Amino acid sequence: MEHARITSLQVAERAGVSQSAVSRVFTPGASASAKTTAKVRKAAEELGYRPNRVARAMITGKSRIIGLIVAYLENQFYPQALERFSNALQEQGYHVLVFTATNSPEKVEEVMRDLLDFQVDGIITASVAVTSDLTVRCNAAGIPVVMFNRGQDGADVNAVTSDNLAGGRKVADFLVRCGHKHIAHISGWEGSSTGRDRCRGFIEGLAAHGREPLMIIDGMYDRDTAAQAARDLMNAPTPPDAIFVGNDHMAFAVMDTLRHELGLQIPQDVAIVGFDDVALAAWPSYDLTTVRQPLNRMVDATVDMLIAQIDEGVVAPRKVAFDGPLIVRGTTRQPKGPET
Amino acid sequence: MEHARITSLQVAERAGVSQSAVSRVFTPGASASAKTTAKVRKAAEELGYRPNRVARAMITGKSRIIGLIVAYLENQFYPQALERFSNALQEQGYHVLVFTATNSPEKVEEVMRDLLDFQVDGIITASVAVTSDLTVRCNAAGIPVVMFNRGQDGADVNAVTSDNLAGGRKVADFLVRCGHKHIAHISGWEGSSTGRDRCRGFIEGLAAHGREPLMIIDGMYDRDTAAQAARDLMNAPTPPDAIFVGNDHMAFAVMDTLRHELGLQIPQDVAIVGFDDVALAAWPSYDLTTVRQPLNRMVDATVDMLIAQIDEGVVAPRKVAFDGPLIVRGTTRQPKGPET
DNA sequence: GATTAACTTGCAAACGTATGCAAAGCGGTT
DNA sequence: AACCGCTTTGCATACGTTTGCAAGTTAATC
Repeated sequence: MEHARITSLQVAERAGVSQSAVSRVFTPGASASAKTTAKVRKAAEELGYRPNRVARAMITGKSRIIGLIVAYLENQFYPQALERFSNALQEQGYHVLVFTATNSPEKVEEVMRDLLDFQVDGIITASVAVTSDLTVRCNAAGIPVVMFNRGQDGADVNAVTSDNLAGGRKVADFLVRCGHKHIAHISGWEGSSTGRDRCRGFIEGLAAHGREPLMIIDGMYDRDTAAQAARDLMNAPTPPDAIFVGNDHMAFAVMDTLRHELGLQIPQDVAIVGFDDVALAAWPSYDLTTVRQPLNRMVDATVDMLIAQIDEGVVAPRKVAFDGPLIVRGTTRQPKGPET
Repeated sequence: MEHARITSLQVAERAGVSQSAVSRVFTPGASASAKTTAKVRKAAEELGYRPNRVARAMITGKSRIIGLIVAYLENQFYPQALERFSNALQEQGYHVLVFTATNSPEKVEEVMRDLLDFQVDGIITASVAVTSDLTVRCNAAGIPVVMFNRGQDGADVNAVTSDNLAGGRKVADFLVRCGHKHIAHISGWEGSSTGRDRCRGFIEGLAAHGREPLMIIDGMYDRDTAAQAARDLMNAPTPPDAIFVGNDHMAFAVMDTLRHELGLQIPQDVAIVGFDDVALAAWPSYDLTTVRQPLNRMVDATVDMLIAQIDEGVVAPRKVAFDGPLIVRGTTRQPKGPET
C-alpha cells in the first residue's frame, strides 16, 4: 500500500485556488497575495505537502545537486574536505552527490557522464585527474566544473589549490635554516599538479640557498610506496638528515617506518616535514611539522566559484591558490638562522 | 550559449523511428527488435544522447539515488564505510546523496525531509540517532530506511551492526585471561545502542569470571572527552591496569594521553583495547588490539537489504548483527589462560 | 497456406511542477 | 464614474521520459 504522495494540485483544491497559485507560493520570488499565501500554507501544512524536487528540476533544468568526485577517502584530508563541502553546500540549498573514481581518466570520464545524466548543476573534482577536454565539454554544456586541490597547467579549467609552490619553498628554507645538510624529498605523485608544484618549490627553495636535494623519489601519495622510499633513502650510502614528504598521509607512513622498522629517532636522526596539516598531524603520536592547506578557505572558495558560475553562467576560468603557513611541531629541530 | 541537450525525440527523428522506440531501446527489459535497436543506438551515438535521469525519475518514481546521512567523518570508520557504500551502490546502479547531520534529532528530521523531497529510493543512516517515528513514516511512504552501525531497541526499523554484545564480552574475557586485575571502560556514547551494547557485553563478560569493572566513564565517542576520562582514571586512588575503550577513535586519544601526557607504557603500565579496527589501528604507532567490525560485510548487507526492500516493497524490518573477531596487537599482553 | 501466438511499434496519456500570457482585481487620481 | 498602472490569478503548455493499449508485423505450427 504505497502512501500516495501529495501534489500541488491536491493542496490547490483544499485551499480553493489554482495549482499555479500553490506553485507560486513555494517559488521564491513569485508573486502571491498575502491572503492566498496564507490559505495555501495552511492547506499545505495540513496535508504535509512539500514540493517535489524532481519535478521542479525537470521544469527548471536545475537540480540543485552538485556532483563531487573523489578518489580515495583513506587520506584524512578528503573526508575533512567532504564534510565541509557538504555543509557549505547545504547552507546554500545544494546537495552533494558523491562519486568515487580511481585515478584512471577513463573511469573519471565514465563517472562524469553519469553525473551529467543526473542533471547536476555543477561538478567538483577533488584531486582526480580529469581530461581538460571533458571539462571544456561540461563548461560548453553550461555545467561548471571546479578542480579542488589539483590544477592543470594552462588549461581552461577552474582550480582551487593552496600555493603549493610557495609551500615547497617554505619547507626548503626552513630545513636549511635548521642546519640540515642532506635533505631528501619523497614527492607527491608526479602525475598531479600538486605533487609537481610542491617538488618544484622545494627545489627552488633549496636553490635559493645554493643547495640541491639529496634525492627525490615519487611516493605516489601511497603509504606503501612512501614507506619503501623511506627505506631506500636510509639504506643509501648517504642517508638524509631531513625528509620533506609530499603530504601528511605519506609522512605518517614514513615516520612509522623510520621509528618502528629502522629504529630511528625523529627529529634527532631525521627530521620530517609533511604537507596538508590534517587533524592527525596534530596528534601527539605524530606531532608533525607540516604546511597547512587552508581547507576551509579552499572549500569556501570552491563553493563560491561554483555557485557564481551556476548563477551567472560560465565565465572565464579562474585559478585560485591560497597561501598556507608552515606549522612547526615536533618532527623538526628549532631553526637557527633567521627567516628569509 | 547553453548547449541544447539532446532528447530522445531528436534521436528518434534521426533514426526514423518513434520516440517510444528510443525509450524502449534504453529501457532494460523493454522489447525492441534488433534492427531498430541498431538504428537507435547508432543515432544516439552520433548525437551523443544519454537518457535524462530526472525525467526518468519523474515518470517511474525511482530516482536511483540513496540518501546517506552521516554524523562525523572525523572517525576514520565512516569515510571507510562511505567509500565502500559509494562503490557498492554504484555497482548496482545507485548513487549516493550525502547529508551531514549533527546528532540532534531535529536536525536529522529536517535532513530526512530534505531527502524525501529528492525522491530518494532509500535512506541509510550511519550512526545517527533518528526517531523511530520518522523511520516508520518513511517506510509507510514506501521508502526503506536502514540504520547502519546503530540499532534501536524493539523499534520497527532495519538495522545492520556488528555483534557489539559479543564483542564486549570477548574483550572482557581476553583482558581477564591476560591477568588484569583492574579493568576500566571508557564507553561509547550512552545514547547510542552500539555504546550501550558494547558496555553491557563487557560487564557480562567480566561477570562470567566473577568480576566487575573498576569504573565506567562515558567517552561520548569524542577525543577530548575520552582523553579527560583517561586522565581521571589514572589519577584515581586505584588506577586501572587495562582500559577497554568504546571505539578506536577514542582509543587513539587515550593512548596519546597515556603515553605523551602521563608518560605511561602500553601495555606494560596499562593495556588498551579498542573497537572497530579502522586502518589506523594497524599502523605501528598505535598497533591497537581491537574488535574488528566486519565493515565490508556490514556494508554489503546494508545495501542488499535496502535494494531488496526497494525492489520487493517494504517487508518486516530486519536486524542483522555480524560477529567480529578480536584482533590482538601490541597494546595488550599475551593471555595466559585458555580461551573460554 | 491458413491460423494462431508472440513480438514490435506508434500513439497518446501520464508524472508534478514552473511559467508566459491574458484576464481580472485593486487602489488611487482626475 | 472613468481611467490608469500595478499586482494577482487561472489557464494552458512545456519539461523528457515511461508505459498501457491497440494495431501492425513476424514467426511458428499444423
